[in-house]
Amino acid sequence: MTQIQSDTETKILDAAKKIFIQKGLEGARMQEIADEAKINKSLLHYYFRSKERLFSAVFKFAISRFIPKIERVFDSKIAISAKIELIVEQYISLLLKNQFVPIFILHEINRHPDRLVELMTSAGIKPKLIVSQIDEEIKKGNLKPISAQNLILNVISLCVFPFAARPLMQRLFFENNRKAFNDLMASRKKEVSEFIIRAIKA
Amino acid sequence: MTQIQSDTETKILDAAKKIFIQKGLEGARMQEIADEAKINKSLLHYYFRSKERLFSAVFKFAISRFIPKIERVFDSKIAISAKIELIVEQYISLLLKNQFVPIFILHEINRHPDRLVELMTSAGIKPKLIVSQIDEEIKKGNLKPISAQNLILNVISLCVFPFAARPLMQRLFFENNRKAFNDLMASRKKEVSEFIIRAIKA
DNA sequence: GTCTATATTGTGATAGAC
DNA sequence: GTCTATCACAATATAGAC
Repeated sequence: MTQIQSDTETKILDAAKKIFIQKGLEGARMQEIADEAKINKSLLHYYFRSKERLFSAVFKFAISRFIPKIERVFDSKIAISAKIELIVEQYISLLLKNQFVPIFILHEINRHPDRLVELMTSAGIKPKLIVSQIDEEIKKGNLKPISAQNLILNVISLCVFPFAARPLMQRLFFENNRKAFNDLMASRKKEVSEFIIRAIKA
Repeated sequence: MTQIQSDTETKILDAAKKIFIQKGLEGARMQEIADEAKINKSLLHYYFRSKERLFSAVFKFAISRFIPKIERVFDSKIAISAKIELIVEQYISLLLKNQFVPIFILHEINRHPDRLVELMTSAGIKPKLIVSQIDEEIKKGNLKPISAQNLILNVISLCVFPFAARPLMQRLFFENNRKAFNDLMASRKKEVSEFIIRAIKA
């Protein structure tokens, strides 16, 4: 049984993900992460040197998992409406399993926007490809004229925002019943695609 | 010239709004707020007793300014499409002037959802009124069948999310040019209304 | 009401035994 | 590699003079 990472390192990373993603960089305590990993506090420094570096590992993990998703779908050759359907379905499914990640990323990119620069260039994201693809479809008359940036923003907004605002929405609509909220999110996979398609089809 | 609040108290509150809204409860430093207000650190405690209480004042201000906006429009008697147009226009205008507030509120309601309970009940928000109003319009055949919760979520998502994700979007689309991003947001007032109307009109 | 000085606690980080 | 003990400093909060 070869092990790529030491068991302890994995335990630390898992614990750090849980705590940092829920509480943010400043809100998290090293002691809390150690407790969650059921190891000693000083081991955190042995493996990751500093809080900053441990956080950085968690942030990279979260970003890598959520940002590139859209690119891959847009590289395929299917029709634009099918692409949107796919993106919405995949994204909401992913979010249902990682409910705290959106607000974590949003908060951290607002606090430390500089962290994004290196990550995005190294990830090789090229939004201009998507933009030109949408413009193409409009020219062909398959889509209502809409700025590509607005359309992309709309798709992401409709998928991500409800999870970022979950505590509020869950209370507004469902007396804080989590299952009811999740059911609504599941129903959104279909509803959001249809909503968007109706809005953009020529 | 009668003064409702002492000049110092106002200065502190203004400084606290600026710092807390940008950095969050844990990210903000009392010293920083004092510097911003150009007063001594201990005066913060003299006027507000603790960091927690000072933060609470800022949070209440932010919530009261952003949450009730929707209610008032829905109380009026105009057609649903006009209502949506009004809400979108007002909300995006408000957000353009308060760009840091969305992520501040979203982060804090995730960190401390309990803070919301008292605030929402005291604000007297009744989402069920809006829900029944939308259901009514669907029954009359003016709207495509859509769950009212999903429609409300869509409207709020399309308005608020871009501001919460501003650092990312500004870099993705505009090489970090703030004015270009703000111009896109201004254009969204019209584009988002039209997008929604096309998606829901029967 | 406003300041300086200080108390008190919390927290990231390190030293050193095993 | 893992632990205990401890350091160093940052940050909230308070005491007390003016």
